Amino acid sequence: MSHVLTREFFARDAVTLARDMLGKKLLRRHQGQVLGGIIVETEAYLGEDDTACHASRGCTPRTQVMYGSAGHYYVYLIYGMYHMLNIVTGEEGHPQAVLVRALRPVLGVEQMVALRGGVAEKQLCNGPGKLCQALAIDRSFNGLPVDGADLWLEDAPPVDDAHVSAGPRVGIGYASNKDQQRPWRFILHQR
DNA sequence: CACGCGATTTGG
DNA sequence: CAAATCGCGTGT
Repeated sequence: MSHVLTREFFARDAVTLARDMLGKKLLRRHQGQVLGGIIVETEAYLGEDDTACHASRGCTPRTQVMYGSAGHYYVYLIYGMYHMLNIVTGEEGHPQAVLVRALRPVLGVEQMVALRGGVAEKQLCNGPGKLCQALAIDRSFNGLPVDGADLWLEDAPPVDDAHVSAGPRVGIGYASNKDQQRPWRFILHQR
């Protein structure tokens, strides 16, 4: 029987957490149904010194949530049409977050397919914008705690290193060369 | 207050 | 390879 991950779980370094979140379940209650799946891809964004992190420009209305306490969602809109789901990590005042980039669909697949406009299951949650669409996640979740009633995470056994790979983060061409190369993207292969 | 662009996805 | 589409950060 898996239990709900509490806010304290996220009060750690974002890189460690991005690795440890692989294999955990992200679940969403939507219109009386539970949707969600297993987290298979994440990225860590680590504070004001990380030029890829939104907080590298300081505390602004958008990044304010990241400066708060761990275990809260940071959700923002990008390209005018896609939402990105992050979880604030680390100590209060140290802006960090883990971006959830992909899920293996497990629960409420039929409903998620409908929310995604009928795409194939393989394309259902294999991207940060896609999974938000599949789980009906928008900015209304920004700032809410991770142990909420409508969107939460559940624990699962740690995944083995043999099934995990790390590499550079995607879509951050505006960051410094050094930060672009940091291996802070984590992928869980197979089961 | 105007301007430029992005932690993406999709279709051509 | 380029469009879609808008909130936010930056500079005037």
